[in-house]
Amino acid sequence: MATKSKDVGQSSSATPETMLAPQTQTAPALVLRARGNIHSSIAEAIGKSIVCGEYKSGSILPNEAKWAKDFGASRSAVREAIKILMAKNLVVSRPKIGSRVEPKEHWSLLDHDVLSWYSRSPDRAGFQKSLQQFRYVIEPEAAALAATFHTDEQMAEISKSCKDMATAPTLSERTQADVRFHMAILKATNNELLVPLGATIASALNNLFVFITRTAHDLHYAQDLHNNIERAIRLRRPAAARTAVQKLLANSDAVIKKNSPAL
Amino acid sequence: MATKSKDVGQSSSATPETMLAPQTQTAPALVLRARGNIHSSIAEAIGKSIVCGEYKSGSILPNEAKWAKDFGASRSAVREAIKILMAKNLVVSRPKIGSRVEPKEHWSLLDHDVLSWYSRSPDRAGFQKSLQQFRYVIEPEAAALAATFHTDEQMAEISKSCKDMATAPTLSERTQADVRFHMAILKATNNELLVPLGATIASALNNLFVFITRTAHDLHYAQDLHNNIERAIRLRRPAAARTAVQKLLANSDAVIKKNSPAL
DNA sequence: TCAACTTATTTGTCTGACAAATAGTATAAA
DNA sequence: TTTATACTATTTGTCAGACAAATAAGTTGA
Repeated sequence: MATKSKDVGQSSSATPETMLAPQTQTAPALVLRARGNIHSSIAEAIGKSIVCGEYKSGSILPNEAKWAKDFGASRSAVREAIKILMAKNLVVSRPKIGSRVEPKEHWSLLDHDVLSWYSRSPDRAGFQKSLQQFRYVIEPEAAALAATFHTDEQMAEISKSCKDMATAPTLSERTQADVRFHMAILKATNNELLVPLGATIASALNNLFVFITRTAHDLHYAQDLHNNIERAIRLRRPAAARTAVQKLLANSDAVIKKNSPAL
Repeated sequence: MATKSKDVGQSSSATPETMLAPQTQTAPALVLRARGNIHSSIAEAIGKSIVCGEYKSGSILPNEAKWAKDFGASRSAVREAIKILMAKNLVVSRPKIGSRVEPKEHWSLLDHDVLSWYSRSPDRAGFQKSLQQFRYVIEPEAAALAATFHTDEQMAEISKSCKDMATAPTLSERTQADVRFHMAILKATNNELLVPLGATIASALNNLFVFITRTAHDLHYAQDLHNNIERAIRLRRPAAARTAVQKLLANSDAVIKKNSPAL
């Protein structure tokens, strides 16, 4: 009884690579990312195709049975996937109707998954613009709050990530420290509603870094701007912190414009 | 064959009110809100108990079979409910471990459902404070953006809801117009990432109105403040719009403090 | 013309089974 | 005694098939 391995009935599932024999007639039409659970993969696949505009708002998705056939999965797996999409307000389901794509303004765009799917959307440029504008709304005021409310521990994290930026040996490490810096400021606001926006800001930054190649001079100047923010927060000067962040953002804009004038 | 009504096997489900006969031994320990689907109700029940701190971050929830027994539902229903909670980053599930409650900073607090559950949490006061602070971050800058980018149609909606506030016959209708006014401003930013924050702001406002009883004098002054915002946006004066919103928020703070000095 | 009924389709729910992952325990080896 | 290995038990993950409930659309009757 070492290995039970009944191995019957369960259809032997996918074995994604070695799909040599087309079995009966159920050759999966859509292939899933092997990583993770099946329902997660299905949710990602459907979610991406929705936010990328493959299914228009208000239109009806294929029914669960169709998805199940296409993915070579069970209806249960598809249903759990769709429940995930419902939770993120991408679709609503009703009996006899099916699952309808919600209007874009209902989507939980600030959700980490939705945002990452959306960032692969056709209109990357517009998305990037919205993200940068979003930073202008959030970050200056967040820095001001951080200057007022930060704890010693939170300040230490801000200072450390700022110093890590300056001393990072590789560009990749510098980038990571940069993200940590901005997240640390958000956390230092001690406002539980602002912290979740960190995921959005982080996404914005990561998208940014893809676009940008900086010169040594750029990097040095950007570091100065970061140092100014760190100092203003440390000295508990909200107005100065706000202004310093605005300067950094303006610099980001300038660098973006220089690197991709199309925007 | 008019009505099939096999009526066997399916356990005849809940019949929530008239649960007279304890059947066999499966008397549901937890009663669900009758409204809506079973999985939604379960998600709400579990979600609420998580955000209200009944299950601490990092702890393991009862397993699916236990929930199913407690709710008198099937494991499928429980699983779909938990998928919803996973999508909102309240829990993560792994085989053999179970579903673990995520740390609070992972929660999608800006999600409409999570926010509404959370607003019933024990620390209402702190939550209210965070919300009001959040408005200080978002709304002034949003108004400035709206002043710059609004379309005629969007401006019409802002003006209409502002006028509706002034002429509303009942307090309830005034409140609704008030919410519409702030949502309209967010929409008029034409920033797709700011619009989802509307749900959060709306929740803040609704929580606010519960706390507050206004005098006629208060209402009149508040109306003036709203009119100022409307005018600044209409005349495309971003700085004036920003300042006008800040004044309104300061007034909100004052009224809150007057009505419940405990805060 | 319009209302009531019927039908077909789709999601919602239940049941029961097996697969996969893995923490904890027991066992064997060094 | 300590460490590595194998086993076991538990829990989520997935599958299959059935029936319930809701309802859009078509059909019939007044």
